[in-house]
Amino acid sequence: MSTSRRGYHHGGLREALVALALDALEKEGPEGLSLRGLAERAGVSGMAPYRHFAGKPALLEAAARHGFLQLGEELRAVDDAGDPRNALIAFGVAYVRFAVARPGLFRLMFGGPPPTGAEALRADPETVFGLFSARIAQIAPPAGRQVAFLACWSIVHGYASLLVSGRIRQQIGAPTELAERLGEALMNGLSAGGAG
Amino acid sequence: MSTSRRGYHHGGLREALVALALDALEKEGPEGLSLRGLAERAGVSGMAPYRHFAGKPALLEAAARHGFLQLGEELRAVDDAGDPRNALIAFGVAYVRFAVARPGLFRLMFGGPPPTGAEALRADPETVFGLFSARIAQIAPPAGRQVAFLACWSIVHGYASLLVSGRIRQQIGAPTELAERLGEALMNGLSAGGAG
DNA sequence: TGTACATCAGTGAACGCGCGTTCACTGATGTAC
DNA sequence: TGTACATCAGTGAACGCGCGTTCACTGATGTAC
Repeated sequence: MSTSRRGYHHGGLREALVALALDALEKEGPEGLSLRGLAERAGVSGMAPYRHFAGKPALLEAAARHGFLQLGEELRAVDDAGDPRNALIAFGVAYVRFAVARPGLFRLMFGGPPPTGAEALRADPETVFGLFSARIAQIAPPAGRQVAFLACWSIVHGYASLLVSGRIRQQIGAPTELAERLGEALMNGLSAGGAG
Repeated sequence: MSTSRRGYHHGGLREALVALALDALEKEGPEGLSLRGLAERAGVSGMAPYRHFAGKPALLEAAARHGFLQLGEELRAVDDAGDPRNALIAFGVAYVRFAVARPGLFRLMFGGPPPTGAEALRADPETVFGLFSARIAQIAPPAGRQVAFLACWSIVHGYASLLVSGRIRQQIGAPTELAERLGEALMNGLSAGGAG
C-alpha cells in the first residue's frame, strides 16, 4: 500500500527483512548473516528491525519458518494420493531439489537446534511431514509406519545434507535422478521386509 | 616430555588446543568456538596458537580431521568382513552412536563446506567410507554399487543429522536400535531390487 | 665440559572491526470527536 | 471538515563486547664446535 511511496515509513519492512535474509542466507551462509547488514540493505537504520523482531534469533526463526512452509508447498505440488509409492519418491526428489537450490536456507532449517527453540517451529516440520506420514500410512502396516517414516525421511535428508555440505560431489550424477533411485531402493526394502 | 614441567614452554600446545577445541565443540557448538577462548583455557597468550596453526580455520580443520579419524576407528572396531550385511548395519549403528555422543563435532564435520576447503580433508571421509565401499562391494553387483553406497551413507547420515539437529525426538526409541532397524529395511531393499 | 648462537615457542599490548543491543528521540499516520 | 492526540515506525548516536590478527619482543632450548 505505502510501498509505492518512499519515505520515513518503509511500509513492508518485516517482509522485506525476511526476503533479504533468505537472500543473504544463500550468499553468505547462515553464519554470515547479521541484523545490521540486513537493515542496511533494506535502507533502514540499524534499530528499525527491532520494531518487528525481538532480536536476531526471532528473525532467523521467521526465515526458517518461511522455508518450512515453502518446502511443504513444493512437496504438496508433487503429491499423488492415488499412487503413494510414487508420491514418496517424488517427495524425495522435491526435497533434494529444494536443498540444492537453497543450501543456505536448508542449513538454517536443519543445521542445528531451532534458533529460538520455539515449539511452533519444532512443530512445523511435522506439518510438512504429515504429507510423508499420510502416504506411508497407505503402504505400510501400522506396526511398521514409524520405521518406514524414519527410513524415508532419513535417506532423503541424508542425501540432501551430504550434497549441501559438499561431501558428495554432484558430478557423480544428477541429484534428482539419484534421489529417485535411492527412493526406489528403499521402497523395495520397505515392501520386501514388511518394515516390521 | 616437558609436560610435567610447567613453564614458559607449554610442551604440547598443539595437541592441547585440539583437545580443548573438541571439548568446546560440545559445550558451545561449532559457532561459539573462539581461538582466544581456547588459548585462555590452555593457559597461554592469545597469540600462542598462531605458532601451531595458520589461523582459526586451520584449527577447525585439525579438529574435524581428528573426528574423521576417530569415526573411522569406531567403524573399524565393529567391522566384520565375514558378514558384510551385518557389518553395514553395525557401521550405521556406530555412526549414529558417534553423532549422538559428539553432536558438536559431528556438526563441524558435516555442517557445511570444509573449513579450509583443503583437498586432504575432503578426502578423509572417503578413507572412512572406504570401509562402507568394501562391504558394499561384497553384496552389490558392480553396476549397483554407487547407488547402494549412497543409500547406505544417506540413510545413516540422515538419521544421525535429524537426531543431532533436534528434529527427531530421541524418546521415540533408542537411536542405535532404530538405526539397526533402518539398516535392516534398507538391506532388504538393496537385495530385493538388485540396486541396479 | 663450556661457550656461542640459531631457532623455537611463547608474551603482551594494541589494531580495527562488526556485532547485538540500549537509549532518548522524532516524524508520520490514523482515529475520535 | 478540522483539530487534538495516541500510537506506530522509524532515526542516529553510542555502549560494550569479543573477535581474529598484527607487531615487536623475549625467554627457553638445542646444537655445533
